[in-house]
Amino acid sequence: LKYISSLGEEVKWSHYLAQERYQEQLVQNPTQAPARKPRGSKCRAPTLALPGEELCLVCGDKASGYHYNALTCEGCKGFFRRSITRRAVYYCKFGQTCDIDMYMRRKCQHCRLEKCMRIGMRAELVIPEEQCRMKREAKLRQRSNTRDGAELPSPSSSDLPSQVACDSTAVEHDLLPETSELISRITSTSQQAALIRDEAMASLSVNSATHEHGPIFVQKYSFKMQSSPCSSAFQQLAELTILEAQHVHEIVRQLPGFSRLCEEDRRILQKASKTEILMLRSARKYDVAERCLYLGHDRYSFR
DNA sequence: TACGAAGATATGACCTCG
DNA sequence: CCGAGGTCATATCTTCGT
Repeated sequence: LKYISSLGEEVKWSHYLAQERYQEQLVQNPTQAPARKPRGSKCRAPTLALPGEELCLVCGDKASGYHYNALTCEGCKGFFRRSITRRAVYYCKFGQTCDIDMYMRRKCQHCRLEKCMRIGMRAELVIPEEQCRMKREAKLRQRSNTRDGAELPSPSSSDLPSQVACDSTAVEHDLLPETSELISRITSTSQQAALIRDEAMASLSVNSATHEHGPIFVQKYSFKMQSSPCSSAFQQLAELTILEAQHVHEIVRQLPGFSRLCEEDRRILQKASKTEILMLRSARKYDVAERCLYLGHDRYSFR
């Protein structure tokens, strides 16, 4: 026994056996037939339409209802949804003239999708993946809330990268004790050095505030080299940068294990990393919205 | 070239939900 | 009850080693 496809291919009847067995069982003993059709038994012999039974307009299988504006089976519904959500682009190997039936629907995705469109399935009725994701998350949150009353992070926070979204206490739970201790030592070193630096920066700002071209002037003028008043602004900026560099030097010097290195290695490490560290620190102190750099108590605008 | 194993991907029947 | 998306067992395809 064999089924001849629309391409004239002979299709082995064994492909259809799983479904056939199910149909037989259904006919012989409707009460004890399996509750479900065999899953994945996708190669089925074309079923004759029972009187009054509606057929899929794409492949002729038994329709399960209107999906995306057209009468289709579950297979074509799922295929259309997947194709749209994935923005799939298919290629036809047979000259784009495939006659889509229950066999050919699996053989040519391109013509199947074409036919879906032709019979009126509408891509705009497929809910975008992003919207589905948000709905899914909202549902999960709702379930979680009803279960233990605890509130999950808002969708906006869950969208953030994990390293930003996680608070430090949550992260610490996964750390080894020695790692936690190392982090706390580095943090306290940085904080102590920051106190000294802030005092130095504050005094620099106070001193320069009495100067003709103090911090207020710096804020007012653009960050350009040509005007002479800016030279004092640059002088102040340079002094602040030196303070930052000293701050970095102080932190690095006090890092656990750093003192155990030989003088030459310490010097190389300091020299090689200082520029990158200063760049990173500057990036942290730059306010994108205000387009200005915060150093000490001062604000440097870039226009 | 043929074959089989393993992994990746597609399918579709059934489910839940609004 | 209808029609969305979700789930997951199964089919099919692809890759790789022999």
